[in-house]
Amino acid sequence: MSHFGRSGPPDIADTYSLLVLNITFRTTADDLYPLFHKYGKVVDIFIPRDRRTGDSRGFAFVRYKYADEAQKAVERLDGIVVDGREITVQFAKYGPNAERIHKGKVSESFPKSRYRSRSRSPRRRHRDDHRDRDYRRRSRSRSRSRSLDRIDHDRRGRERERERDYRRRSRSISPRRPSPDYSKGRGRGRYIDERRSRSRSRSRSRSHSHSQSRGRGRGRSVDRFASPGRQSPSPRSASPHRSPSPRGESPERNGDGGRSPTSRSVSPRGQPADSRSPSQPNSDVDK
DNA sequence: GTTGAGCGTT
Repeated sequence: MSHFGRSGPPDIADTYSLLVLNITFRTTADDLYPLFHKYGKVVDIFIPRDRRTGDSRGFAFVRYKYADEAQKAVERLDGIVVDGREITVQFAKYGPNAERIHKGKVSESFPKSRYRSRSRSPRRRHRDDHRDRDYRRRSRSRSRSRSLDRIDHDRRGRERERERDYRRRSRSISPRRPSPDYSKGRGRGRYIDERRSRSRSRSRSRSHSHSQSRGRGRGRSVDRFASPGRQSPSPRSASPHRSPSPRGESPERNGDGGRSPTSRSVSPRGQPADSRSPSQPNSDVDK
């Protein structure tokens, strides 16, 4: 699967897992490996997939052998653009080595560098607000379960599973509850369209430079995108051509669909246009 | 062909 030829976790003796968020749905472990391998020994890379569709969920877990290397990878790879998407690299909260990180000294030097690398892009901070809020909530939950008893552990697992399932379901079936800020569904649709246009534009632009072949050259092209000065993608150039609204077509066409030559003939005084000819003679009208 | 907040596999 996503591993290096083995099924299940390899050797989780002294490994440190990193959570890589915001990767594209097409990014595979092979694409992430050369990136993370440059900063240390990567033991394993795992990309969770959806049970039903089998598609990537948009994040990955990279296991490092040593903590310092993992920490360095967080500092260097967090915030870079991979395949046109800005990834987020951080230490995994859950996992077999989560306790090690918590007890070890890694937790001391880790958050400092994370905040330093993060206060750069304002757009990322907006998303971090949600993440940070969630992190606090989850951290409290875990701390509580640790303080109470082991019995609570089971309940916590169920709760987390339910939450995760809800998230996955809401993402697949219904696009979450629309915020009251968005006007009906129109504003949201326009936003999605704009984002998609931008993404397509960038993808097409790269396609012209690199021909149409993609997949293998991604690992090397990432270095080009990893320039420190290129934090902001390109919010200025949205596609000038706005996609026409799918409902722009006349919704009353259905009523017109019933209009057939027969129908018009049957109703003599139905429409003014039609009635204008037979009913009102032109000779009477001056103009 | 699509999606985009988040924490994991037999």
